[in-house]
Amino acid sequence: MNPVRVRFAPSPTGALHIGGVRTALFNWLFARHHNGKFILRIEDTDQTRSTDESIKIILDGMKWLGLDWDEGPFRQTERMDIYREHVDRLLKQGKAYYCYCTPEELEARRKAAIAAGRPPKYDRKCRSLTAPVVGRTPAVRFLSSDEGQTIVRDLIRGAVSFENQQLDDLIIQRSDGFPTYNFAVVVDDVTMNITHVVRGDDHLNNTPRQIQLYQALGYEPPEFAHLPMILGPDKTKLSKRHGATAVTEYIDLGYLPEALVNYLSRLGWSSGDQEIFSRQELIEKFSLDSVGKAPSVFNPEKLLWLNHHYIQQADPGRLAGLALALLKKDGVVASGKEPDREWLKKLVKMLTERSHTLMEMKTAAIPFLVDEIELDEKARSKHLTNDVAPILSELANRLKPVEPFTHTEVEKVFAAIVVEKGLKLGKVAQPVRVALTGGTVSPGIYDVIEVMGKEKTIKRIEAAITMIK
RNA sequence: GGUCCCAUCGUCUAGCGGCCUAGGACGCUGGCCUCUCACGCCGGAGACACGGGUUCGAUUCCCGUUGGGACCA
Repeated sequence: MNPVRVRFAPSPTGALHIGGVRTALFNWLFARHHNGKFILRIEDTDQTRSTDESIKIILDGMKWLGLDWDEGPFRQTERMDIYREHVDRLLKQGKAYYCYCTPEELEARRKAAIAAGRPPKYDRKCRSLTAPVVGRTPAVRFLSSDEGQTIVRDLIRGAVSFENQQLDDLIIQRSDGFPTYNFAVVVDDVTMNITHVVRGDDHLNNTPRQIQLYQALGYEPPEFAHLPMILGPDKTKLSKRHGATAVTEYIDLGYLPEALVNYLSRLGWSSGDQEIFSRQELIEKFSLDSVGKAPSVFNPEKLLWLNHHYIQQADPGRLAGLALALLKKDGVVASGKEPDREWLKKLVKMLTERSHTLMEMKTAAIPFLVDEIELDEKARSKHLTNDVAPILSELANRLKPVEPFTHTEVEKVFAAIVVEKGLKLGKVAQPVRVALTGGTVSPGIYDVIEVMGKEKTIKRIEAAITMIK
């Protein structure tokens, strides 16, 4: 058995999107599971749309997700000689021919064919040409067979057969000298010794023509596995119009890479009832056998749930670093004026439970970092009423001498006041919460007070009292 | 339009002929916990697209219908 070699071959024409990541992930898992090689290849033959910026985005995204590659990134534009060589070989062997038809001519004939009720495939006009057409640069077409069938043996789909009659003489090299997608893929996969082509379902229809190319070139085709598509809520192929689909967006929204990896791995694949997988478990358990055939709808809510889960699991030091970066980006924390790291970790730990994303965490952290807070108007009018002013004064006074200023000690003060005044705890806690955080939602009030510290706590309670009067 | 693929709760899925009065997860929802919001815990609603076969027995196998998707243009 040859060692497994798989590849991920994105086109650098924009963002690295969710569908691409899932394909990359499955290839990566397959390679790691089999102790094989994962190769990265940039399909940049479409010069008009490919950009270096996009390559960078793809590489950064892969790194962020921890999908490390063993070889590459290779770029198709650096492999032009290899494609030409293969084109020449087919030409010499009479398995390909020059085609001088212009796009306009082709289009006109296709329309005519449709109008006449014939299938709009290439009419093979240039097949019988014996001499070049002067003044035109030819494309090269593959001479395909009209007879029999081509069977794609797919590891996920089983045997899928196509009538060769349906396939027309596809262009393998455009008149500008660039290879076409189907041809470059075949040449690349063969010359890179790819053993398993694991890619999106959208390429299944391309596979029979590629198999014919392998055969014409005298190569053994690799194994194929076509993954079901990821769809949007409207059941069409997931795309930008369905919302956040680029990896960079998820980074910015405050998702953890392990959450995205876990979520995507469960889209079209499963292992019994298990939902949470560590990276190591994924590698151990991944198999193409348990990849489903049906396309799956992308569900942002489940991803959010997983992200919440992984935020709970994450090391507070790491979260503190990530949160700090977001805080700086927002200008809440100035460079050079970073809060104490241990204190920040304490703050982050406290916020972790109710944070589904790092963005949520960042927002919840703001009141603890700024000097002045703005009170939510509704919260203020509901909880900072005249009758609570004396309670707050009493509380502030009793808090002043508390030492150490901890959850436990603060709780004692609250308990005493509640008992003495015959109040419900909520009558004290809610106004304090508003005074300290500006809103009605926060972690437990004693934790909030401890993390906020004595000085800020007293100051904000007193400010609230002034506001009432 | 042609070719190909697909079909279990709203969504992701388990199920590979009897263990299924169909299991888990997200979401939704009732309750508990409670200083708010969450978390957590307990409970609930919720699916085998339809019609034929095959079989003692079909969610599971076959055929068709319907529906959806992808690709080619």
